[in-house]
Amino acid sequence: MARTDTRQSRPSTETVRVADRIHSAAIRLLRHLRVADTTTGLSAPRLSALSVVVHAGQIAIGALARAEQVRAPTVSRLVKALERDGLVTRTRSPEDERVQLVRATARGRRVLVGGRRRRVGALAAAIDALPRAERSALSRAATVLLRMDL
Amino acid sequence: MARTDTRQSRPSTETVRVADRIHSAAIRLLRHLRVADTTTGLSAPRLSALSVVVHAGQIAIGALARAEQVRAPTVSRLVKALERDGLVTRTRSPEDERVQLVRATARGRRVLVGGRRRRVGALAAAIDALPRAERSALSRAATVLLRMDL
DNA sequence: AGCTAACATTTAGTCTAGCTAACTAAATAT
DNA sequence: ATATTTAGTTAGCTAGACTAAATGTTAGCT
Repeated sequence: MARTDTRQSRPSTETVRVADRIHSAAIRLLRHLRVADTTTGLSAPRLSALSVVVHAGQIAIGALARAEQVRAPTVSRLVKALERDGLVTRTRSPEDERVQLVRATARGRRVLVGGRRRRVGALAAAIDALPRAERSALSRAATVLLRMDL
Repeated sequence: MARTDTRQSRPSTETVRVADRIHSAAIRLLRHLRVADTTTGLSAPRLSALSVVVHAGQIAIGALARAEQVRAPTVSRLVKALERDGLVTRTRSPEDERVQLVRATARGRRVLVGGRRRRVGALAAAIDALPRAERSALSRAATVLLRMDL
């Protein structure tokens, strides 16, 4: 290692080390939780789309395509599948008759939050076994991570 | 909310809240980093398989299938594709001539660690902009998360 | 030798997801 | 009124991932 790196243009080796450990921790965490919950039966693209819809309340096909970084026909098909499964409904916008507003059904919301609840539950059980100091370390880190712009 | 929940069989609402925020943070983090690095050109299953191979050093097709929770033919194809791209090689096991041992090539390792390096680099840049106290909060959290059994 | 189990591949078929191009319908501009 | 733009769908294509079933090979018994 070549002396101390204090250039502001490049992260210090210590920062890189922290980044690496956070990265590993996030990967490990989500992998374990995913294994713990395969019960939604939805593919990743569908789950992601549903998540955006639920979060947005209601959203047009085009906006959803932009959010998911895919083309409109792809979303059109995704939404059709979600609709077939009774997870979303669509209605024409009253202001602009061209746009289709997609909304989650109660069942769609249940599927999403149910899966989330199971994953979070597994994680919470593990966190619950930690000493108080470590729990609050996690809490502080979550605050920092959620505020980061990236 | 019905009074304080102090049963040790179920995490406290506070713990669940921390779990929820860590979960969200991890999802958000990896999503952003994945978008920031699409340069490997590998699909998720291939990347995952390559990762297991690199981590294991060498591994049989069947064991890889079990690790990835798919059937043998699926892995057989995945490995064939990775082999075509020069990322892995396979050799028959000397002890058991039925098994194909898959090993990563130098290029395979480079692809994997290169992608990781880019993602970690993007994260490190963001962390570098944080005040010292927040950086060490992340460091402590990483330590805790990596030690957790889950 | 002969039988059975295990490892991997091939075959044949399904499903998902992504794309472009061409279309319909509605809104907006000229 | 005519033309253009915008939103979405449909059709047709490619690529990838998955499966079950059949097959070839090798190992290990008895």
